[in-house]
Amino acid sequence: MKTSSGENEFIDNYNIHNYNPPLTTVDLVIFTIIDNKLKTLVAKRSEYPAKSKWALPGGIIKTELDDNIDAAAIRILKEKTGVTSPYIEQLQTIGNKNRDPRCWSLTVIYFALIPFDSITPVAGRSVTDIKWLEAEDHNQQLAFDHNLILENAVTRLKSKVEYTALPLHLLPKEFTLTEFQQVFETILGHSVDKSAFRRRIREAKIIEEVKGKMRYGSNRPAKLFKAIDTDTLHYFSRNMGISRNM
Amino acid sequence: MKTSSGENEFIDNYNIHNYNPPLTTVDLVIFTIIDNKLKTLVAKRSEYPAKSKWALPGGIIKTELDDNIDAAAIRILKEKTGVTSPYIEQLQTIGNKNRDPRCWSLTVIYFALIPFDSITPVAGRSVTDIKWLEAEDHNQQLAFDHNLILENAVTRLKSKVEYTALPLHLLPKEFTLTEFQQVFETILGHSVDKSAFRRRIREAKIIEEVKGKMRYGSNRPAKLFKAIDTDTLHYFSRNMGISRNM
DNA sequence: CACACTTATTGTCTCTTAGCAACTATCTTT
DNA sequence: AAAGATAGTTGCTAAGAGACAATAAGTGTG
Repeated sequence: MKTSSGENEFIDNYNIHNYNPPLTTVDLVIFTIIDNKLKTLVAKRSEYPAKSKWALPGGIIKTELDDNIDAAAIRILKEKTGVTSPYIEQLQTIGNKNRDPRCWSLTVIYFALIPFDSITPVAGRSVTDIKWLEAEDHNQQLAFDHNLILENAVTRLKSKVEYTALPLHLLPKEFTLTEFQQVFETILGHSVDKSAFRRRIREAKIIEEVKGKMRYGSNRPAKLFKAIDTDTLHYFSRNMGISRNM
Repeated sequence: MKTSSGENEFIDNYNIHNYNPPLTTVDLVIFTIIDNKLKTLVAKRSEYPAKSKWALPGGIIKTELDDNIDAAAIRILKEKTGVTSPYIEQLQTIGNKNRDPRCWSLTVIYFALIPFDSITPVAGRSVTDIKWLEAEDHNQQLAFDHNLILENAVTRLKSKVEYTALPLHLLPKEFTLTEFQQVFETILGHSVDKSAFRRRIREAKIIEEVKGKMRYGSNRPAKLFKAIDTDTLHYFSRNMGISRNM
């Protein structure tokens, strides 16, 4: 960035501690699907505040360590759970003076989607235990305002699954069409018509057959598919329909 | 929030300045429509860094002053432009070590929609001048990464106008159906079929007639409408169609 | 080999609505 | 009173896709 001489002087004299900055953290809502149920990862806190309470995995942004917020989110995810390279997306940022007993606290919230085959999270730094929580289970009391955050995340996920191919990121590299459809059904909470679903997916051109490989069982084998492009999210022009077959 | 005695001790000993927090700011992308063109507000900076450059209106979050981020956004909007109580929505949060020459900087970006009749923004604190910039004008060099932010905001706006009733917030309290339609057309960049548009709006039940009032001109007077509920955003189940009448 | 089971495809009916066009209505202007 | 302009309505067609049903195909099991 080009800077004038007056600007350089200004910058040299600048000191962040002349301000009263908020505590800036990143929190993660990590989704996966286990046994056809939407689950989210929570960690038991080993340190104050809210010690020994369950909370969404999160941590403080370390300006010496993290080049940017996305990197911070990925670092924290790995530190606390061991999970690497998931799909992450920024959800929202919450900041107010009440949410943390220490001080004015700002948190950037991400939601992450993890394929249900690659799940081996382990409790990491400042976490005594982790577990998968039923995402729509409202009995579990989470620390801070994390119940609210989780609720928002579930709402956003559901709404986005109505008109995008987001569930691709909850699937393993190779999957069957039935599995693909089931992820939609699990998240949306209602069944989806098979033929309409397949037409929709076929015309979106987002997956391709894995030639020569099949999923075998005590029935007709299923073709395996894989995503063509995991970087760009596909948007449908209509919402997903509802079928009464459930 | 209930706190144990060990927790209280921990909180008392906590000091934000033991960390190296990022600079936390709020930036605003303020949209309106003038002469059937999408415009965004930019302010000329009166202070370093990027002094005398055009930038999106923004400011530092003041933890002594702002109860939460939304409040900070509204405060800053008012301070810099005089505009009050618009529609605001969080867009995204950007944070990295390069975007500001001073230090690691994090900014929460909002976009605001302002009715085209209530525009009387005035240059406020730390701003020498303000102007309306054509939102899709790529010639203007803005400070920091604000060109990128503006681009993101325009993309998000366009995409959301495809399937929501967002343009309501760009209209004055009372408006005609033709005006409503024109806002869609301006933002989307293509014309929309009149009858299809009206059917869509009618069935969404989001506006109601203002009885007894009309907009007069040198032609048949137009009925005036007003929004029924400005708090909840209406989502259509399909994207807006394209008409060739333009 | 019949059976159970699931995958995969095909067909049909219907509903929605975009897209187009034509028409009517009601004001001002000339 | 006619012309011009925009507002507002109506009707038709075709495309798209949801919803449902039926059937074929391919595996392991008893």
